[in-house]
Order: sequence, then structure tokens, then C-alpha cells
Amino acid sequence: MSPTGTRVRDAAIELFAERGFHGTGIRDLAERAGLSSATLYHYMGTKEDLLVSIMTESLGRLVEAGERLTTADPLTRIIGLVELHVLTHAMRRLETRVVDDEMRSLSPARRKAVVALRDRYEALWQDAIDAGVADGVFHVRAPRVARLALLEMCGGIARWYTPDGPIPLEDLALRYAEMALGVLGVAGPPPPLDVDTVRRTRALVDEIW
Amino acid sequence: MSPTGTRVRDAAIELFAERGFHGTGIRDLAERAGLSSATLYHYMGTKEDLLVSIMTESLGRLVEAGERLTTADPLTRIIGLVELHVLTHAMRRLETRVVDDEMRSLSPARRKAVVALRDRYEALWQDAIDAGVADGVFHVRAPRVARLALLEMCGGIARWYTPDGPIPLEDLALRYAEMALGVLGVAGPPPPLDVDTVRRTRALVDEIW
Amino acid sequence: MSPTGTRVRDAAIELFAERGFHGTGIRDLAERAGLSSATLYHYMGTKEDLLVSIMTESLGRLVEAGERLTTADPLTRIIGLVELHVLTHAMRRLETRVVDDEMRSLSPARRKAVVALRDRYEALWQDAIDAGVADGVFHVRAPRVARLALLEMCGGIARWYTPDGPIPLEDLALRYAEMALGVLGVAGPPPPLDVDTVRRTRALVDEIW
Amino acid sequence: MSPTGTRVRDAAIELFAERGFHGTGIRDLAERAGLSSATLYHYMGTKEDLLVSIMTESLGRLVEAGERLTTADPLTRIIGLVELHVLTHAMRRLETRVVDDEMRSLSPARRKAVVALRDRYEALWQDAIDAGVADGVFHVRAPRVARLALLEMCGGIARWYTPDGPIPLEDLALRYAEMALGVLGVAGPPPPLDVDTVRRTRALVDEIW
DNA sequence: AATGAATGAGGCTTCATTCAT
DNA sequence: TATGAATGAAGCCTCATTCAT
Repeated sequence: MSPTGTRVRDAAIELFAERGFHGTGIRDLAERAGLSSATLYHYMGTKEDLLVSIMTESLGRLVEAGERLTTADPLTRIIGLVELHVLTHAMRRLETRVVDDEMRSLSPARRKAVVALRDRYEALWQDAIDAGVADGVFHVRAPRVARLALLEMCGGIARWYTPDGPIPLEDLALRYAEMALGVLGVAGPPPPLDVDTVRRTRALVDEIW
Repeated sequence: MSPTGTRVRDAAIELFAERGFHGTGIRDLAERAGLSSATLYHYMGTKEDLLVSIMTESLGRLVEAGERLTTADPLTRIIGLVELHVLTHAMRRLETRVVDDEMRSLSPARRKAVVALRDRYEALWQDAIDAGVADGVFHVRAPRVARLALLEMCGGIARWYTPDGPIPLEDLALRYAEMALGVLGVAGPPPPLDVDTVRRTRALVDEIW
Repeated sequence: MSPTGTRVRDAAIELFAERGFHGTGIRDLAERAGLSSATLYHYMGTKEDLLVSIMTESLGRLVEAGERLTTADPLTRIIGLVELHVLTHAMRRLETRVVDDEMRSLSPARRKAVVALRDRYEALWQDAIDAGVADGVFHVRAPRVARLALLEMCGGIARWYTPDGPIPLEDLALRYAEMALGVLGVAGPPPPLDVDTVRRTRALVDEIW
Repeated sequence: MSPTGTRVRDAAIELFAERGFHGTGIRDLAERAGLSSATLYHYMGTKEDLLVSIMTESLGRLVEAGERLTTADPLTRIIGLVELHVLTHAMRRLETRVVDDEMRSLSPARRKAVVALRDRYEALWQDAIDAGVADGVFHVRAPRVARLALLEMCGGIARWYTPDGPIPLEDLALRYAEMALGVLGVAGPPPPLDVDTVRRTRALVDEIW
């Protein structure tokens, strides 16, 4: 993408995240990107097209990364997914917030494809949870509820994370992994829960973003 | 409040929850309430006043209910808070979504008071968690992160709950309580985790709403 | 219709006739009607709705008047139709110009109904012509072409007529009737071609408009 | 003119005729001509310049052809003018429609010259009609009205003609000539009304266009 | 010869709000 | 209590045009 195109995109991510899609005007976008509002339209279709492309790209990357983790055993998988989710929601907090919050702003026609992508991603979580329950390593009585709870819990970091906080991001990822295992009823801190795993997940994130 | 006033309020809750504050027009509100848009202004101040009053009332009740739970020991308290949060977010899912999602739509001037109320509520959680950690009954390495994670996890039910689902609400509250204790590193299912406690919490909700 | 509604309508008729639909801006309409452009929208739907309603009403009246003439013999009928067409295009020259010129400005969806109405009206002409040919009173070798030529010829008066001109309108109607009979190959001026007939047709116009 | 210049011109004729001047955007023109909208400006001045040049050239040719017919007697002249008008409006229906319909789209400054050209052309008609009336070969009571009616009638062919129709163009020209003589009150089919005359007029058209 | 980038002005329409009745 | 009428500001988007490359 051209540098200006990137500026438009970045402006949209910032503003949609801060003020919401409907709270962001075309003039706001133009001002943030340093363009006239007419020029904006050289770099996007409609405002909704811009939103869709942001969501699609972000979710697409998340799906791609998530699918790389599906080969491992359920425990390793869920740890990887938690780390992936937490890291991306911290490192890309603006665009992930847009994905998580602005689904409702899409027109039905455009929503379909985005929801399908999100469902693919959530299915990775559900599969890992179900497999862990089947293996007896997770103990939850309502696996679907657990998935929803975990996604909400881990994604929540995008609502408050800043790199200036007292806890380094890799440690935060570990804390979330511990909490997630608690949610899933895993007894005691299992071996894969160390910083090296987090770093491997982070490398994955860096590769795909 | 007059019956018509209630209709306006309910319409606003529904629409703000579904489409967001900026996605909802005065005309939408009027139509949903069965009034002309001019008449609307007999029952509200500005659109933002309406939002503020919805948020203030909802949060006010949550705070009031939460403060009734502060006498118990940390474990009982956190269980009560989780149940309270889950029950209200399920039973009043629209208005709680408005509270959770539309803070950013408030002008700075109006936001202050609402944020203060929310902070009071969240402090109840933080106090309970910190007390539990001090007592050695909770085992978390980042108590502030745990609070944020728990609130996000429990409030998330408002994004998907419907009374038609397969799991009765009281059971859901129990599941969330179990997951919360997992997050907090509590070992084994403790005594207060039964349906009677949920029912007591529900009675509290019914009393205050 | 409310007085203001009528002002909006009249402004639209004037401007659409003078500058065309696409050459008329919403601000032009508002200014001509003495309103703000926002207020305009209390009295119309979209700009296209306004155009459609003008065309539909005008054509509707023309059809209604035309259908009152279908009982007579072909010669009397065609004379009546010519007089009707000429009188309306002179007396209502602006709205008839809009009807005749702005069909192409309608979106396909809206065009359908208007074209159907116009076709109904033109069928009255074709039927009269065909009947006259069958009766041997008209002598034309291409009746469809004659219809098109006559309509164009008679409607053309809307492009130049002004009440201040040297020839009174009723005389103009007679001149057009004479020319029309010439087009249709009728030999010699037939009896019904006098001012009394024109006055009867004019009474019909006055009744229906 | 360069081939590309011709493409631009042809695109403009098509679109101005179909959608009107104000209904045609620069982008539409560019797309139809297969160029970018910036490149368009290498082949034209402003959009209005393009319109003016189309109208001027078309009218100029009409005037030139019309003036070749002024030597004959009134009857032959009017027949020639009718044939010329009908043939050009059928063979060049798009550009003649632009001439006939888009005069109002010209700014006053540019309109003057075009109107002058049109007036020169219409004077040819008026002169022929007046001469015929003076000679006693035409019988019309309002010669100016007859001119307006004839021009409208004959030019109308541009609104519906297609080469695929059931009647060959030369026959159409004859039909229009017959109708025109009817309008002018000429008794009986006079000698010059045959296909050979039409062919001569057609040759004139082919020479000048 | 050709175009991507740029823009001020304006396109149509809706916004939240007020006020006289 | 209720609303039709009214509006300045703003909504998203396209306009015709210019210019550096």
C-alpha cells in the first residue's frame, strides 16, 4: 500500500477505535490523515469499505496465526491461542478493538463475510477446549460458555493495555495463560507455561503482522 | 417516571445497545417509542442527557447492590460480586451493554461523574481480590490484571445471553463463579458455591432493580 | 396540499422546466421556495420523489382528460386530443415540459410507472388515428409515425408559448388542429373545427386541473 | 482530429444525448472514452467547451446544408429542408438531440453564438414558408407557428428512430415530407415528392457530414 | 500523451434541537 | 401533552478541474 494509503488506514484504525465507526466523521479521518476529505476517496471506497478492509485484514491474520497452532495437544494449543490473543490485542490494540466492537456497524450485506471469518477463528478455540475436555485435561461443565468467557477475558486487554505499564507484555501473557488454565479447571501450573513459549508465539505474531 | 417516559427510556436502551449511541438517531428513538421526535423532548433533555441518565441509574444500582456484599469474607464477597455481575448483565443485558460500551460517547464533562461511579464499583472488586490475596485464599500474581480480566469475562455474558438458551441462568451464574475462582487460583470448589447463594444474590438484584 | 407544500412543488416545476432535473440543485429549490434546504425535506421525499410526483400528477390528469374524449368519432376525438394537448402544454407549459423532457432523469425503478402512464395516454392517440384510418377519414401511410409526429408537434408549443403573444390561445389551438388534420391527410376544414369546440375542451381542462 | 479526440467527442455525444449535460460526469466521459479523467483534458477545454463545440459543429453543418437549398422554389425548398432535417435527425440522432435539448445548459455567454446559429437555420425555414405563402402554394394562417410546429415535428424523429425499424429511412423522409405539406395546407401530392429527391438530399448530408 | 494525486466547492440528505401552536 | 414546522450544522460522497511527473 502507498504511504498515504497507510496513513489513511492508520487514521481510521485510531479513530474507529477511539470514537467508534459512527462517531468518526469523514472530516475527522481526513484531518487525522492530513488530507482533504475529497482526497481521502482516492485511497478508499466508502467509509464502510475502509472498516471492512481493516476488519478483514486483522481477522485474517488472526485466523492464519491461529491455524498454525492446531497441530499441538489441547493444552499447548489453548496456551498458544491465549498468548496469541493477548499479544495481538496488546500489540495491535486499536485494530483489534475495531474488530471486536464494530461488527454491529456493518451493514448486513458486509457483515456476513466478516462474521464468517470470526467464526472460523472462534472455532479454533472451541475445538481446542472440546479436545481438552475429551482428554480429561480441562474440567469445565459448559465448554461453550468457557470459550466465550475466555475470549472476552483475553481480548479485554485491548481496553487498557499500554506499553508503559509496570508489567512487561510477556509476563502479562503468562498471567493470562495462568488465568485461562484456571478457567478451564487445569490443576497446577503445567510445564509449557514459561517465557520461551510466549516468545515463540510472539515470533509468530511478528511474522504474520 | 410516567409510562411514556419509561417508553422513551426503554427505546433508548434498546437502540443504544443495538446500534450504539452515535448509530442511533433521534428519529429512531421517537419511532421506537411511538412518539414524534419533538415530543421526545418532553421526556428527556438532550440525547446525551438520556445516555447519562441510563448509565448513571444502571451503574448506581450496581454500586448499591455491590456495597451490600462488602461485609462478608473475601471469597464470599467475590462470589457474590461475580453472581451479581453475571445476573445483572444477563437480566439487564441491554442497559449493561450501554454502560460498558458507550463510555467513550460521553463528552469529557459528563464522563467524569460516570467514570467515578464505575470506579467505585470496580474498587469493590479490587478490594475483595486484594483481601483474598492477603488472606492467602486467592493466588494471583497480578491482582489488578485479575480484576480487569474478571470484569471483562463476567460482563461478556451480556453479548450473547438469551433466556431461551439451554442453560438456566442460575446455572450460568454458578459456572461463571467456578471460572472466576479458577482465575483467582482458588483450589477446589468451596462451600458457598451452590444455587442457594445465587438465589440470594438474585433476590438482591430483584430488590434493587 | 399545504401552502408551503405547493410552493415547493411550484418551485420544482419552474426549476426543473428551466434548468432540468440534474441542473437544479436542492439549494436552488430551497431558495426558490423560500425555505432552508433542510425544511424542504418536510415537504418532499427525495428530489426524485418530487419529480415523480410532478410527472405522475400531470400525466394522470392528462390521461383522465383524454379518456373523456374516447366516445366520439375519430375525427372529433383527434381534434379534442390535439386541443387538449395544445391547451395543457400552453397553460401548464412548465409541468408539461418536465413530463416531456425529464423521463430520462428517472431511475429505472421509478421510470416504469411513469412510462406506463405515458403509454396509456399515447394509446388514446394511436387508437383515434387507427380508427380514423380504418374509417377512411384519415389518409396516412405510417400511422405510428403520424402519432409520434403529432405529439411532438403539438407538445412543442410548451417550448415557446407565452400568454403575451399576438395570437390568443384558443386561436392557436385551432391552428394546431388545422395542422394536425393536414398531417392526417384530412381534406378541407371539417365542421367541428370552431372556437366552441375549443372552449368545450378548455372547460374540460379547467375541470380536471 | 486525432483518433482519441474523436473518441472523446463521440463519448460526449452519446452521454450528453442519453443523460443530458448535467447528468453526465467527467468520469463518465472518461470511462466511455477509455481514458483517465485527467487525460480527457488533453483533448478538450472545459466540459462546457466540449458541449459548445459539439453544438456548433452540428448546427454549422446543418446551416451549411440548408443554405444550399435556398435557390429553389418554396415548395422544393421546404421539401428539401424537411428531408434534410429528418435525415440528419435520424442519421445523427445523438448529436442533433444534444443540439435540440441542451441549449439551456449553456451559460449565457456561450449561448449567444449557438442561438445565433440556430436562428440562422430557422430563418431558412421561415423564409421558405413565407415565400410559399406569398406564392399562394402554402395555406397557413400563422406562418410562425407553422415553422415552430414543423421543426418540432421533424426533429422529433431523433427521439425514437433506429435503423432497425420496419420503415426504411428514405420512406420515413417521404412520410414526413407528406405530413409537412399537410401542415402547410398544400393540396394533393406534388411532383417533387419522390425517392430521387430524398436521395439527392441524402447525398448532400453525406457530403457535408 | 498520459495519469495519479490533489482539492475547494458542491451534490443530496439527515442530524439534533427549538418553538409556536 | 403533543406535534408540525423550521433550521444551522453536519453527514457521506462526487463534482470539475489542475498539476507534477
